[in-house]
Amino acid sequence: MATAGGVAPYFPKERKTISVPACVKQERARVAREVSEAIEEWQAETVQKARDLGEKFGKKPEYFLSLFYGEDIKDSERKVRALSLRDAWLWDLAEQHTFRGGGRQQLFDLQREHKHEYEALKEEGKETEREELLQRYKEHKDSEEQGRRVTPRSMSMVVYNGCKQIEEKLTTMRKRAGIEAVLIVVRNNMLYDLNPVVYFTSAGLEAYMPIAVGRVWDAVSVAARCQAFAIARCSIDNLGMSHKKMVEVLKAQIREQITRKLIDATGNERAVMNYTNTHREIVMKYGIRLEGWSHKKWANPSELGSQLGPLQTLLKDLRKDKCRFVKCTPQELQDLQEKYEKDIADGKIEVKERKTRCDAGQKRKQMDEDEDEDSDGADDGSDDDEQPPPKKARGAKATATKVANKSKSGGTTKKASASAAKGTAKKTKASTNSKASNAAASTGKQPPKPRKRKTAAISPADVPAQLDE
DNA sequence: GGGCTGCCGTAGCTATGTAA
DNA sequence: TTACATAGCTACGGCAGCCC
Repeated sequence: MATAGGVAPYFPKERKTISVPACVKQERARVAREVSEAIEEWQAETVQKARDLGEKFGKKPEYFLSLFYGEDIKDSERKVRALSLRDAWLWDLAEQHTFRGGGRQQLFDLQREHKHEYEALKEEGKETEREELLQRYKEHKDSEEQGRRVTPRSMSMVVYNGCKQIEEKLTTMRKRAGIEAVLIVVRNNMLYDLNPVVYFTSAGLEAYMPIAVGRVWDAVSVAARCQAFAIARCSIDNLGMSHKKMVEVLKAQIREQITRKLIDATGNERAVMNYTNTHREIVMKYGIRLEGWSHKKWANPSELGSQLGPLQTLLKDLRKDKCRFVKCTPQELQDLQEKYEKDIADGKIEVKERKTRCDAGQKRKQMDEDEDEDSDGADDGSDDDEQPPPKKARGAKATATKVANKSKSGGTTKKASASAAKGTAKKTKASTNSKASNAAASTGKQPPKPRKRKTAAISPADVPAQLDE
């Protein structure tokens, strides 16, 4: 039987019965009995300690037991308030005078004005009246959706207390089971005011998020966006965003869906969709094909135009699994390959081969030499060529340098070099470089430096130790 | 004014080729 | 074999122009 995740459950082999000597059994039973007694003793001491603390601080022992175990027993201990005649009478009184407005002082005044009515209600011979009132009050209580009055304040308190309890639970789980968690709580209505709640079980986890996400991660900003989305009933149609923004969101979601499906289909977490050479990089490489693509154009989502309809349809199909990756049979793969080759021969498909590096076969300058050029400016002097290239930092040292560069806010030096290279159009880069190479060949000077990368890819292993905890 | 399209530039990531 | 440098690909945002 396959599970939802597609992984068959693992059934352990049946264990063989082992005969245990009577003396061993007795010894085990004795140890178990002693452990049990020790636990009971420990428990009794803990309970006694809770009682002592309760007396000392004027609180119930359960309060300290709750703190000690890190568990909230308040909910289970909480008693449901019994129906009282006085509550019922007050409710009825308030109901009769709602036209006069609410407020605690108002109800307090009403009680004083009508106190004699309550005293009369308690008299003998009014049993039926009391029962009717209690019955009506009970029906009212039962009909309440939440059992309590729902006010902006009560909703805020529910969220506040709930988050507090969840945080405590997560802390307990972290201590006992070794988990880390991220909690984001946002409201999905405008009935009350609540700033999004963001909670990380570990400061290291929070510090790691910008690196993991690979972009500027601001937890507050992310939570604020989640809240806006939740208030819009979790539908981008209701966000009131511009057409351009909606297109971006749709494309991002399509891209995310395809990537996830590709990973699921290939079992390769590093699999990346290739829209340019799909046949070679996806179909033949993984033996899968994408079926159910509803958009009229097969292309990278970013090139799918900006008509909302087709994008929404495609996203819906992806979510409903109408559009998905399917495994190809060997025969299918062969047919697809033949069709692919035929399409190429007919000129229907243009194969985009990766260009060979323009500097293939040439000796390349090292990065450190470039850095020297930045400092002294005499980068192209022939004298430099005579000096041996400096040893390069490798391994941890080099990685540390990379991380340090990345962590530099703004990275002024790198930024300056990047901005200096601005204006070099991508499409003209190769020709510019080749022209420069030719010029360099004729003048004996080195070609101009290409734009440097400002940051390097960082794996979790590259994260500095202080970020880990 | 908003929807739609296309072009361009930038940044991040991966693949590729070379040096150590 | 590993580390590093760089080309190429992809995503994404800005901008301009056209059309309704």
